[in-house]
Amino acid sequence: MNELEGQEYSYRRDLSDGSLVPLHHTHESPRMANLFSHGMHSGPGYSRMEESLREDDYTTYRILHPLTYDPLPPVAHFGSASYSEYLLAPSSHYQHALGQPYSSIRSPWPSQEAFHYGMSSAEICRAVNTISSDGADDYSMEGYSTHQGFRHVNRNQPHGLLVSPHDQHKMGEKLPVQTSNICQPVQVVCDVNGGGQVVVLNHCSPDQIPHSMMTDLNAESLSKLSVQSCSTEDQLPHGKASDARDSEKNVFTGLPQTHKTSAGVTFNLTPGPYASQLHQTLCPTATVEQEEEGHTKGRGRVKWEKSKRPCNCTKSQCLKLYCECFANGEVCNNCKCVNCYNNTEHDVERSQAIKSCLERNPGAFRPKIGSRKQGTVKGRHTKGCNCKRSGCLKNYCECYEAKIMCTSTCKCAGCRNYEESPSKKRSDRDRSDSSIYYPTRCPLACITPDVVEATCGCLLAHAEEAEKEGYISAHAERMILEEFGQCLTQIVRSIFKSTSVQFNV
DNA sequence: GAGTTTGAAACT
DNA sequence: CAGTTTCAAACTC
Repeated sequence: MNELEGQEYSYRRDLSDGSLVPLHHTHESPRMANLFSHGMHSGPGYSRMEESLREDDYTTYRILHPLTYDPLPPVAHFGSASYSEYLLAPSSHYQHALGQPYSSIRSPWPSQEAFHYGMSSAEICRAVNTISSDGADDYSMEGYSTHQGFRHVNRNQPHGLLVSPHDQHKMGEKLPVQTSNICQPVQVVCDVNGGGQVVVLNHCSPDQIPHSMMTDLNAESLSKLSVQSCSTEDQLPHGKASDARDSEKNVFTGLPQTHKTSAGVTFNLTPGPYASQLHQTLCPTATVEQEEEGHTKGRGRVKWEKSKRPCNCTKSQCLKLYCECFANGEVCNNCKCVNCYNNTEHDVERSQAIKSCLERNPGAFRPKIGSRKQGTVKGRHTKGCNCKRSGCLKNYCECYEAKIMCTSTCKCAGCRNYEESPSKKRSDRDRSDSSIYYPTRCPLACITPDVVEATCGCLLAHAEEAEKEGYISAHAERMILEEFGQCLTQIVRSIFKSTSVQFNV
């Protein structure tokens, strides 16, 4: 049971706008509780609300490559097609978008669940809605399937931005985007931190095609994107092509990119873990140095190619999660499996198997590696591993394989997959991406930027409350100090608990 | 390449 | 939910 359960809240973050919402003075803070619950005390017993808040605290998304502004479907648009429905429905509009049978769709992730999994619902709603409401930086709010016929181009926008039907209607213009040179092969690459998944939306293709970078960005599709990307330059207004090119270059060379809308919403354009891979594929002329950076060597490459690695299933008919192809939502292709049913010839059996898996575990096909805020950690295993003998330092361990540290979520024994482990440090040296900061089970590691932010938020909330109530400064100081003490208490308590957990392994 | 080890998934 | 079995990948030789 969560030790913080049932305690009163004194501070919370409004999910609708991200503002701090001070509540009455209480003993402990939910945000802190959420942080610690997730980071150090994760386990059963959390309410739905807590889970929601927790995701909000730890997930984010990034728009990596907005050459121009492109419709980014709001979360609401995915509500009509759950992941299960997508997997099971052979007439999914995603398949129509591809113009291919389901068997050729290798990544089933563009669903509500997938987006919710990797993205912060609050953040994406906040960002998309804010942008959408802004005329200058308007994203079209079209859905994937319902407004594919036309794109609306705002001639009043200097850069030919795509605008929402609503705003376009206000302007009294409606043009099919595919006409003449208005078509802009836009690529919006969203690194959804959950498992490094990436969406590539291309507006010059008949429909937007969501991709999963981990599983679906094959050379063919990316080469097409590359061609279209290059053609973009000629179509962009003067001066903008180079900007876009520079932006792309910076994104893929690892330079932090920030796009700030006129509404004040800032998108971080720092490349995600697979950005360099996308860059490589899009830009085959990348330098050797670039190729050797990031995840293109060693385990990163293994992971990158893993989705395309043929399976060798012999008994499962590739219809159970033992089969990586099946688990990735892919059909077997060029595999070495025996008696495979994970193909188009066995749609019935496959659909039944998918349904069966989803009945057992609705999240069976979700990425196992969750995400946290960008710039702090790469991610965390959503369920945690259960390793007993490998020390979590071999690829048997899903955390190690995903190149993330084990966390308190894990139930592993004798874990050495954490920051201080000498063995881990040695193995880290063998890895190519040592620049990534991983979560750790170090007790002091709980004092993350999130915790600091939450602490400051709590103090600020109390300061605002004191000001609102017109307390004298001495009283206000006392309130703030008491709150600070409560925060410290929670931190220390969490440290002790974390230490205990680790030493008891 | 065969055999062993490992841990997730499936089953009871 | 816990224990056991099945399974395929990772690993070793």
